[in-house]
Amino acid sequence: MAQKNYCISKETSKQPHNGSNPVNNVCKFFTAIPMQRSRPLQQAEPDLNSRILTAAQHLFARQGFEKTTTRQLAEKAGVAEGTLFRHFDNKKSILAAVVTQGWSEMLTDLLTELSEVASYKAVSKVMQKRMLHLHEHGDMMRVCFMEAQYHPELRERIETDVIGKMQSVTEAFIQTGIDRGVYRSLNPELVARIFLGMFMIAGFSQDTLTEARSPKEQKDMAELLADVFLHGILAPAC
Amino acid sequence: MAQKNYCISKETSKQPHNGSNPVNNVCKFFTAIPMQRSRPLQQAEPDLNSRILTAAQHLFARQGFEKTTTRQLAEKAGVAEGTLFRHFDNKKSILAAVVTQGWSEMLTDLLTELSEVASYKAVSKVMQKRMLHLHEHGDMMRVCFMEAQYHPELRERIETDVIGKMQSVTEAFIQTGIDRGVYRSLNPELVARIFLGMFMIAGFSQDTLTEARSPKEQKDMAELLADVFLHGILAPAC
Amino acid sequence: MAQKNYCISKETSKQPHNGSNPVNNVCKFFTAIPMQRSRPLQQAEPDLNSRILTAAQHLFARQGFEKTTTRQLAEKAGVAEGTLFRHFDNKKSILAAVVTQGWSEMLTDLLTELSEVASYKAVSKVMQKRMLHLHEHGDMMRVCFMEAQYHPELRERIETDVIGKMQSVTEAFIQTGIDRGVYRSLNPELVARIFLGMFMIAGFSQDTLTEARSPKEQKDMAELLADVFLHGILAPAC
Amino acid sequence: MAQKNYCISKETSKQPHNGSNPVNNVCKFFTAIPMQRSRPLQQAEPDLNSRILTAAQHLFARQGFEKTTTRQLAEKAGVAEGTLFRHFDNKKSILAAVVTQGWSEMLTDLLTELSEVASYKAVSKVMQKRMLHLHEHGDMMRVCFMEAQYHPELRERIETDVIGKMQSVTEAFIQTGIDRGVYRSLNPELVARIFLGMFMIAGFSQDTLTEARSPKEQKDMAELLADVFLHGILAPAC
DNA sequence: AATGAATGAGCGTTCATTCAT
DNA sequence: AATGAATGAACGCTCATTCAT
Repeated sequence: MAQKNYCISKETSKQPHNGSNPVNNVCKFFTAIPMQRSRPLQQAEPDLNSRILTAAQHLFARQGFEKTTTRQLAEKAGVAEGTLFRHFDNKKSILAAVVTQGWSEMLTDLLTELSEVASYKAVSKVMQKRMLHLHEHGDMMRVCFMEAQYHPELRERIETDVIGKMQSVTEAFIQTGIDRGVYRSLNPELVARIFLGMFMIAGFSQDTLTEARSPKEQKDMAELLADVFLHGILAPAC
Repeated sequence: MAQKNYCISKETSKQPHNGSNPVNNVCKFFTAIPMQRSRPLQQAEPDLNSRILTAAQHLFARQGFEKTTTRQLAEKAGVAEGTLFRHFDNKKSILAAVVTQGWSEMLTDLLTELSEVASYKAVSKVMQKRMLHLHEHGDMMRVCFMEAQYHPELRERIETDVIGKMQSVTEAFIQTGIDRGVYRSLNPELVARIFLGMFMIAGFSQDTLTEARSPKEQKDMAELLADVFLHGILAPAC
Repeated sequence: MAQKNYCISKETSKQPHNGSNPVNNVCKFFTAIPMQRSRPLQQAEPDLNSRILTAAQHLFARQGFEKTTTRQLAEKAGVAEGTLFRHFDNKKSILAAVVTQGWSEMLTDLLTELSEVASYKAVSKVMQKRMLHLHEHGDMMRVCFMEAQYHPELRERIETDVIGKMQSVTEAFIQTGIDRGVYRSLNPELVARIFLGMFMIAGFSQDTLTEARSPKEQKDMAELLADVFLHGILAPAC
Repeated sequence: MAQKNYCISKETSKQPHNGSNPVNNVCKFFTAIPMQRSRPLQQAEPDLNSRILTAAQHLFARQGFEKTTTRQLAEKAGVAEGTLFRHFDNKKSILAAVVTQGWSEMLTDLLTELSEVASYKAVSKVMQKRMLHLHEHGDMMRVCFMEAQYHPELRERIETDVIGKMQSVTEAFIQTGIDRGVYRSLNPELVARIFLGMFMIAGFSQDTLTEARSPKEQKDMAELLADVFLHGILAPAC
């Protein structure tokens, strides 16, 4: 799937001119995934639709999918219970919609920044910045991580459409960093996985297994995480 | 809670003699957490008790707490449904018991290895080894991570009794590494958090958001993770 | 309601000249039964109205009243769901309309034939012919028989307006047959009921409790039914 | 209300001695049809089981299957709603159980009497007697006729297990009557159908499309029906 | 006049929990 | 101590009906 022989090669110019940044090749990477009802009323009331999804994201993130009743969902969204089922075929496809929608923005942001990064050493800056924005998508991410466990179709979709995309883009980026001699000669697939995993740590550290952290602490954590990662993969200077 | 001013100091001897290893001070750190029913019949049938918990761990990990019915639980444990409620006050306290039990071994193992580590540079070996053993506790950990989200009392307990313990032990370890000049002068609290977070990456990479990895891949990942972490925190050699 | 003293009297002429056929007296027997909404828009769109009724007859006959949703009804009729309620007060009054409409033709046909019957021995021909036309009204009849069970107002209306009419006309016819000595001296009320009941047998035999019969079989059944009935009531020839 | 015994005709001989009565060959004709849940608790509480079925028979007959809610069912049966689903897989299988159970007795009675009938001319006595007992099974029959319309699996079962049985036994009986020259030479299959259909007339006349008849009227109707049928099929005496 | 999105009461069904055995 | 039948609150979902457009 990904190139496997990764090895030494010096980075000559610190400035990866856009044309050579491998991330660009992978952009325009995913398309809308329709998962709502097939009846023609799909986009009829975008307002209600997104009110429902927002409510769902919030509740699912806090109580889990199973514990959230359609009654609660309707109330939080400010609609009648029956209305939910006019917009989505069933409760589960609300989950699916929550999960599918929202990644797009996150994904685009990350890839954009990666493609515009000034120097391979600046990868830590990207990481840092993205981490600090993580909580904007906190609910959605929590829903994804949690519920993907129990809903294989969902997991598959996330893996294919989101993780897979991120993984391959990051991998290409890392590979180039290695080729240029900036990064140590490590397995880029796994490094990419670690890169992405770092966001998990950040995410969980922020608000999952811990009381909500202060912004300062979040910033420190993000910085350190990015720094440790960068030092961890950087080729020895001397 | 933890010492804050961490700074430069050279490690003189590569051999941390046991007496000075800070981890030892924290050992014998946690005690059994009773969360079962108060009625006197508590420990009546230890056999049944653990059969139930094993079944629960398995089912909760695969289907989630909410989706697991007491009927399934009873069937898998080979007891009558009513029997569950002789041994536990209610379904939730089965979850609580699953979550509290099992950490002890994991925790002890980690701390033992940390306390016996030959050199601060060998921290990656500990990490690696622990990661490869992670899947032995996979079910329990999955249950913890997942369900802690939705059950604040549970989360608090895990944080206090498990994460907190690990955190402070690891922190002390890191601090000493820093003091000895082996590690870069970083915030030990956060570094400890990253250390622990690395296990999360490993755990999730192994079997959560991804198809089950081959042992070889798991080993590679564990190695790389440990390596990147070590490089990430090691003081520059030159 | 119906004449009660039925007894022996010889039929002198085999030709009941129209004027003396008792059926004629009862003709012009029933009037439109209004059961739709009182709002002035009642007859506004006769086209839609009958499209709805046709759809309803079809669906009610196949799925029953309760199982047929207004959505299906609207779709089959090619109108919007809301439109149904402009034309009828509620779902039940669609049933009422289906049930009341359509009898008229059936009734008229039967009575016409009965009034024109050449000889009392020819009743069986009438019966036969009517039976073969039964399936034209199959849907409506099925709806009536089935739903009348559960809707007393409906049943009452059908009894009064339809069965009652048929019953009394037939009864008069039978009475005359008896008076003329063509038929055995039986209770004409009950004979009339049997006469009508024979249609039920035919109807049910055709398509209810049995796979759809071939035309040939239907014809045979109709013939036999008519024949057995005629033999059953005919005065002994010798 | 109506005059009773109008008409005469003597049976001269034709005594079918039991051994030659063809009905006997078909007896022991049907077996229990299990349609309740497969879980082992099947016969656990026969009391509740039949209380539920009795309640269901009553309610389904009066309101129809769809209109009867499980709430009502439970209340009438004097059990909790959940209990229904401990005894039956779902609402529909309660219907199935109602339909399957109860025919057996009816069927046995009819066939027993048919097999013991003293003379082929006495067939009308059997018919009469059975008709008068019809209302004992009124609810069950009504449920069957009504709901069979809308539930093909049910219909098929009734056709095969009940109607089919009755039909073939009756047919054999009729055939023999014809062979002996007692009955006119008619299609025995269709005659059998008429024979059975007569019960339908009786059933519907008794309480379906008509207000409940008085016992006297019922008796008259049964007598007449049987008489008309007998005369209808009897070979001419002279 | 016709529409169809919105409604919410009420459906069939599940399942954690109780308790008589 | 163990059982499992009974319970009933609460679930996800349907659908006849309303009403703003």
